[in-house]
Amino acid sequence: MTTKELEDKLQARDIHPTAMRLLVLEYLIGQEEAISLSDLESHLTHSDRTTLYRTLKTFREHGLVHQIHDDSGNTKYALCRDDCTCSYPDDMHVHFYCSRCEKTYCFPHLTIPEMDLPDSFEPTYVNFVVTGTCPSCAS
Amino acid sequence: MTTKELEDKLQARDIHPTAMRLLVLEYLIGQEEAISLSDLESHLTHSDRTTLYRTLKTFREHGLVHQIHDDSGNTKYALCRDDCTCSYPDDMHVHFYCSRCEKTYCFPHLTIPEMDLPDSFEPTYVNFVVTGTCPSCAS
DNA sequence: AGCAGGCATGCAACAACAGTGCAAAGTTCA
DNA sequence: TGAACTTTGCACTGTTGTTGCATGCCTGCT
Repeated sequence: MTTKELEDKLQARDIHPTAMRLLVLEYLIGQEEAISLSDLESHLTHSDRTTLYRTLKTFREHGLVHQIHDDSGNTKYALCRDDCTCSYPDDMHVHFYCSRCEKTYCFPHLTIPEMDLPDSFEPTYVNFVVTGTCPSCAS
Repeated sequence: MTTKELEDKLQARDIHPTAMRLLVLEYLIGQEEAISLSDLESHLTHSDRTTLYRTLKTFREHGLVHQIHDDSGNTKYALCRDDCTCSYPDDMHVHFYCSRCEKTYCFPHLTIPEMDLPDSFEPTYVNFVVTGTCPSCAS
């Protein structure tokens, strides 16, 4: 993906494109799985942890990435699709956490069924993570 | 609930009943919501954090409590029902996390629908947390 | 009763992660 | 060029999860 395309992707979400943010976005696009802050940190070794943290925070606030809380206990991040609004029940999908390799996968095609919550519980977001063994670890 | 009944509850799960464990169990039974280690710690002020941590760990390993990872990022615990085996898809239910008061509720009556995972992804457990606003915070 | 072994508890310490404050550097725009 | 604002980097803090080790308690055997 060209720099121009990356810039457009940021601007579509009203995020001011900077060198740092382009690098982070490029890394996110290249990932199959959801990544943690540490993953990002060990990939972009010359950048500061705080900056990466704040970059992800900005991305999240502008709906470019979503957060996942899996059984590992720490936060992971994954790119949203272009038209995603990150709202329940339309734009939410299932995630899979492999307890062996500790990777977290997005399953965008598996949308989350609407649940019949008790009265006055107003949903805005859903964290749905199936834990188990992924194909690479099953063998 | 009498001490005897609490002891029985522990023994039914093959957990050696001690004073500490009875106190923790009693507290868990009295809670509407899932609790964090810190909650427990601030209730049982005279006990050590490590002991409480290991008590919850023991309870979890014996299927007496289950863990929930909500949007707050930290682990919460809640009692399982007597016949619960904590396995997907039968014994798993939906949780609700209120982003205002940060409480996490169990909805044992809302079981989790079986998802049609891609080939070779083997599920064992599910973490399903709906985030939003609870009745007390909605008004 | 006395003792040995095993489990539970408490203390200390550590690593990882999340988050904040502040100052320096970079960018934008007049 | 310079002022205002944004972004980045550094230093530091607090919390949580976790482990190691020493002590204490309970149990069962002699």
